Amino acid sequence: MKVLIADDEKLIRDVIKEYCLGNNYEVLEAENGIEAVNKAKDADIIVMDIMMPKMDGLSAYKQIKEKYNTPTIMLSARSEEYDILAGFDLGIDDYMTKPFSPKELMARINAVVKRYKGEEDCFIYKDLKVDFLGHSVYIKDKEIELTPKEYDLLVYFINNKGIALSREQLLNNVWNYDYLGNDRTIDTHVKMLRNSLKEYRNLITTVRRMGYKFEIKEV
Amino acid sequence: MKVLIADDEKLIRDVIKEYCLGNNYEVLEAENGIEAVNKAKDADIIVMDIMMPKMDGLSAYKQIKEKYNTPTIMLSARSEEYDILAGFDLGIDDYMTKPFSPKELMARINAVVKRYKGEEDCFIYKDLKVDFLGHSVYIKDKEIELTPKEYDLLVYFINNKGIALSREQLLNNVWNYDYLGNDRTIDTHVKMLRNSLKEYRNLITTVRRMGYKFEIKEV
DNA sequence: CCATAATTTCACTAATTTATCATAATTTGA
DNA sequence: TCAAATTATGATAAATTAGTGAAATTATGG
Repeated sequence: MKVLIADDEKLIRDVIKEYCLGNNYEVLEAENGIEAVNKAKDADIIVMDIMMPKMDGLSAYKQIKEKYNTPTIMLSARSEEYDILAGFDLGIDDYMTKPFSPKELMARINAVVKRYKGEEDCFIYKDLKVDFLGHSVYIKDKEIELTPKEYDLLVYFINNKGIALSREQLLNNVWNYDYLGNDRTIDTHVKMLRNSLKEYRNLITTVRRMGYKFEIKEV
Repeated sequence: MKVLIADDEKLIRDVIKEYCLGNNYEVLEAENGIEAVNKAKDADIIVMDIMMPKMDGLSAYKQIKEKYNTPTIMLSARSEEYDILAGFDLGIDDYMTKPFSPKELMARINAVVKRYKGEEDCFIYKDLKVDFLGHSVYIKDKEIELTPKEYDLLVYFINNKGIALSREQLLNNVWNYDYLGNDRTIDTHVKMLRNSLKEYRNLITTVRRMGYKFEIKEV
């Protein structure tokens, strides 16, 4: 999980950064709105001050929202309440007034992240439905029985759709990361998963000399 | 469902209103305590600021509570903590300090509404009936004797139907949080619960490598 | 304090899942 | 087109996991 911290004051950035790193978030930084917009696409969540040079936070937020819909927590000085409220109309997830307690900010970041992660209860593509809560997979409303590994593999593919995944990457992430497996093992599991996915088997494409990719092909 | 929004600041009302409308609530507005009391009888739930002119929120709340017992969420500035605590004694359902996140407010409104909307006293599926008030379970109107753990487990399953529950989750929630149990313990209890549920035993499905799931299968 | 019920543990079995390997099929590029 | 490289597949052995009965332990009510 990557947090983009956008604030013109280095001190503030450093404090938040410290806490974020302590909570196992990766950190990106921006010191103005333009930088924030540029870095937003790599972020999973954004913490952004409203008052920034070059481009203010709300304008930056609007642009980011349109492009990436990244969840965002805004920071503001107490006096800027009007801005805050205007911001909420746009769909800001939360905000805090400065000075704030970094602990509370972390709590809110965690809450927002959780909310966003939890919102995606399932993945749906045409007749294929993967219910992450129920750990079940359906095709045309009929449940498909997957083995645990098949399911884990499918979920990993879905969470990384469009990305070519090397066998090593798959082994590290779907298997225990210190697992020393054979490359053919993955082939076998991909085979089984494809068979289970039936008519959706070609959502998983082979990337020769590399690995596999889960891809939704626009028709 | 109608929400009465009582706050003297139009801006705040507008923001909340926006969100409520987006969540399919109808909206009534009041800008002071007296107005709030007058409009309360048409409201299903009230969101009210403590600090308001003419009549403050807590006084308004007391009057409304006596007459209509409408569920209420109070808003307050951070500094008014004492008021908040006094308010809870009166039976307030929830409160939020300003500045607050409208999304969170919506979540709380939804929660309160759900709680009031005739909390489900029992769970019924075909001939299976679980009476939460009486802590009893029936199949075809004949009472089934469950041990306390079996009952707790069943209730937890029902409250999380459709969700795959890990053994750890079950241990943490059905047993004491710090209970360090054996995986076979859960299996054994599931076994006993299944036996007790007789023809409904397969409402509990095994989620391999993970745990169990209570699921109503559409036929 | 005892008798009974409830809960937990444990060892074993049954069932399922996973890994490996040999071989077939496919792709690539010279 | 063919050889080399790579991936797909099927069969099977190995490993893992859940189900179960019985024994041991713990709680409960009289």
